[in-house]
Amino acid sequence: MPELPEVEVSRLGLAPELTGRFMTGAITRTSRLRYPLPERLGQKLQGGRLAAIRRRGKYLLFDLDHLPNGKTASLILHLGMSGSLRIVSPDIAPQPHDHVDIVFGDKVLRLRDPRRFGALLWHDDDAPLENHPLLAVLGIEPLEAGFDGAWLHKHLHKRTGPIKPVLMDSHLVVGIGNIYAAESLFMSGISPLRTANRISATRCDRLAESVRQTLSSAVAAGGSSVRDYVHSDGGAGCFQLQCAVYEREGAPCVKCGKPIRRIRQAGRSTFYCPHCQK
DNA sequence: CCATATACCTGGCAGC
DNA sequence: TGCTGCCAGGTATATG
Repeated sequence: MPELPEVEVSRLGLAPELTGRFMTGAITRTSRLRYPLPERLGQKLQGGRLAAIRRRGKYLLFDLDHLPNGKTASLILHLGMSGSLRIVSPDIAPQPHDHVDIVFGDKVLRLRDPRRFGALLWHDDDAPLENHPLLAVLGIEPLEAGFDGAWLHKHLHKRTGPIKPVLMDSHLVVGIGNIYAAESLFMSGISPLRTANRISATRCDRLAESVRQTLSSAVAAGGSSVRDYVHSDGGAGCFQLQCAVYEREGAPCVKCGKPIRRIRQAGRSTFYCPHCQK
């Protein structure tokens, strides 16, 4: 999926277009993605206003007010592996895998998700949104204060497996997927195979800093468009062009020139330089 | 508790 | 030209 940078780039693209606008309806073209879609979505949100778009990990949170029932609510959206959001004009015909439209008069927010691993959930504000079962279990935000080497060192203490899958564990740190885990480890010179609790405090400093740098420069580059991901205007991100290791098996390492290796960890491909990463 | 495997779903591609 | 098998940005759930 879209990892943290792609979700954040989506948010940054959508917010100025849609914040404060009123919703005139919704269309769902499938009954479920990862979970069933909200029932009667159009009725629920018709006449309501999109008050804000926030991000938590890889989730987008659409805060809604002025709803027909007089209450506020939120939509929880996850792009899964292949989801993307675009703003289109209502006269643009939906393509295959365009599952949901949220209509704002003359603008439509359209969710496309070929693999249907994404999610769209309605959350009534009877309970706090942070307590939603999918959100309550999420770990620290890597771009916010508090995520640093000391935090990492402390929390890697009990993890006896290799660092790469640990870095991708959203219950520990949110937002780091397969691309940015590989890139962050390369930048910090740490092998993806290294046992998590055997990374020194000093190297945890470097790792935390690399994670922050990798994610922020990816946001600045508009995210990565490897396969499905596109911006809200349909354009592509270009961070993949500056990837040092991801999908570069056999190509020369940008630091030492030796070939990048690809291995399998926890069922996913890992790319790294055995010479530069120890 | 921790680590790994599996399932969800579709499409693109290499190899035969 | 098909067919098959594998691979893909995620994560909840089941199983050791």
